[in-house]
Amino acid sequence: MGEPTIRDVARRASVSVASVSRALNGLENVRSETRDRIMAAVTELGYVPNAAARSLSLSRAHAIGVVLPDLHGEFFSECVRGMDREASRRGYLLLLSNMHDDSEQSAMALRAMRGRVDGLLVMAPHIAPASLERALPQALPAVLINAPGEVTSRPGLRIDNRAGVDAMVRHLLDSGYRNIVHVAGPDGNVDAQERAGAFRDAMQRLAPDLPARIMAGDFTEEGGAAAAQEILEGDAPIDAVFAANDMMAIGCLHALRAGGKRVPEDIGVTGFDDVPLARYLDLTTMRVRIADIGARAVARLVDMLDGQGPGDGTELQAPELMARSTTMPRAASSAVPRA
Amino acid sequence: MGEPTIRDVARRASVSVASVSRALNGLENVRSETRDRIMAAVTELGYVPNAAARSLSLSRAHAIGVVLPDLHGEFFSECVRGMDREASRRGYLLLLSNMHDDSEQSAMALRAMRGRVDGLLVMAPHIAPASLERALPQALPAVLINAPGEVTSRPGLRIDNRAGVDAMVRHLLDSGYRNIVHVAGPDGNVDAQERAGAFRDAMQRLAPDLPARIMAGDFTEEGGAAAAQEILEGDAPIDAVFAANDMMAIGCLHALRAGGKRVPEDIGVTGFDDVPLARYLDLTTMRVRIADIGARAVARLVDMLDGQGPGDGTELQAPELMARSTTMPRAASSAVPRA
DNA sequence: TTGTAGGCGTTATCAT
DNA sequence: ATGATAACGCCTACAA
Repeated sequence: MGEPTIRDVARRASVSVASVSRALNGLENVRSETRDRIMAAVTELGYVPNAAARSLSLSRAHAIGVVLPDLHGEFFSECVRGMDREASRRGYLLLLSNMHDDSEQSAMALRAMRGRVDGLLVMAPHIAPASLERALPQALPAVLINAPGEVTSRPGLRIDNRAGVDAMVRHLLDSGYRNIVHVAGPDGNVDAQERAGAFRDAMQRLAPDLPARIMAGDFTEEGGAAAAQEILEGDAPIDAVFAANDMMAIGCLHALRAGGKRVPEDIGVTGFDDVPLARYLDLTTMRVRIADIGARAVARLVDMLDGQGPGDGTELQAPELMARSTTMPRAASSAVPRA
Repeated sequence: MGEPTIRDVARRASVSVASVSRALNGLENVRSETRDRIMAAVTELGYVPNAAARSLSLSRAHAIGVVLPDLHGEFFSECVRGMDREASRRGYLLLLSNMHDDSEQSAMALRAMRGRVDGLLVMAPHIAPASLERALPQALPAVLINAPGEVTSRPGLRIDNRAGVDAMVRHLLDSGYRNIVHVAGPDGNVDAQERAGAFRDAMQRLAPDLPARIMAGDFTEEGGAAAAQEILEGDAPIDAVFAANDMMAIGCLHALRAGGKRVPEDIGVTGFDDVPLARYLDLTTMRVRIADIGARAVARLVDMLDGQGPGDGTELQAPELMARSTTMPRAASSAVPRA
């Protein structure tokens, strides 16, 4: 004899399984005396409904599948944390699965979710939209997180890199910096590309007369240090470095100081992301509330499942400027032209 | 019409559902010609087996429930990361759920997992063993992670705080420090208690003639700074601070340096955990491989589920000494008595 | 208000 | 090798 079933409860309470089901699901049409007998039987037997049977019958699992890439760092942990918060608030469970580079295995992972989840949250920054579209069961509602490109027909959630870069460029100009260089992230990365493109545009728009230099980088601390070295040895009169992420900014910061530069007086340094280390080092950067993105993704998905929200379109999450000590405090009266 | 079922496949391939099931599960007793027809039908229809129906029939879900506390920081993210790695390797899915302080809701969360998971991984550093034992469905195999006390009848996994503290005390003594103070963590925390107790014991055993001072702390950077302040203003000749975690060690480090002390010459500083910031600041500490604990927990649970491992007892995960620049390099010839 | 019975999609046990 | 069919545990018309 395994776990007690609804039948055992019915027998014990001398009622039919239908009544037990009704009582358990809080339907009104059960005499309160009957309900009491049933509840007593439930606790006596330690009965717990079987979720598999339930989802089979209802074709509703009250669970959300989360598909993440293989290498999950800070970003994914944070994101899942936000999802978890919102999901448990809404009474949903989270089912985790990671998407390997191997598209064969990815398909497997997605299959394994069929029947256990009502919808999907997909974090796939490096999967091509087309192959993603192909792998996703089209019957399953899904929200895409930080997916490259807008081409997909699914609702999505993204960091508003453009707005973030804009705010940072504005801050640098307002603080009096004039010769700004952007250290970009790796080519393959969507965020890196967006940030670099947005930098060029922002400079063009906010300070068309100033040069908008862009150097190559790789999102690593060493990459940032290398860029700094190049700046130190070069003859361009750089007075601010805007790195595409915090780790590069930190590498930069150290290398510049080691090279005898005063930060922020001689040269300003800024990053993007606001990782814990950035706050610790008092680095000026753009804070990205990743957990909020995760929470919002769950919220949108659940709304779709409940038939409430329209759910279409890509929603942008605006980063927030954290002006700290690696840039000069904003001058009271600025000569910078506003857009 | 919803998703295609096994019946649709059977119809399309002009065979019975039994044959389809057999073919899909790789049983041998299917003519290869029949199998081909079935597989063709499967791809044509885009059929994917329904996991709920499958678990109902097999009473096996191929999923593992992960129960975490509400406030999950670095520790939990890391742990889940390790679980995820091992689970996907073994063909299991991870079902996340968090255990609120409210024991009512916790019970609910556990109930919701009935039927969808084959076993449980429970991270509950602050739940009393007794109430934990009561909340867990006794029919469900479970592995406890960092649970307080050995009293439970469940197999468990813990950080070997005792071995870690031992190694650190040995390192400090070997490095020539003689007046060591331990800054403890908060009272409620199991790891904090173990570390403090182990410190007392280690000093008693390795250097019975030296004082084994313990100060109160709270695992925060500010707490560490406060302890440092007390040391700076006190008259005890402290030459080493062994904080119960890295954040306190870091707070200490800054406060001591701000107070004019040279580290490691005047005073040594060490932590516990090896958080990313510790490596960054070159802090001597004990590395705890949290992800490995998570992975190992999955491995043990799956072994239990497959009826392989005995699974009993609490397994300890030994931390690793990371000797860095906040302690003096170990003297070639040491006068410290070995145990 | 309560009970009977069919169905949800699979697997497994029988026959054939 | 293949096909019927009874579970698995639950929900829900439909009847009473």
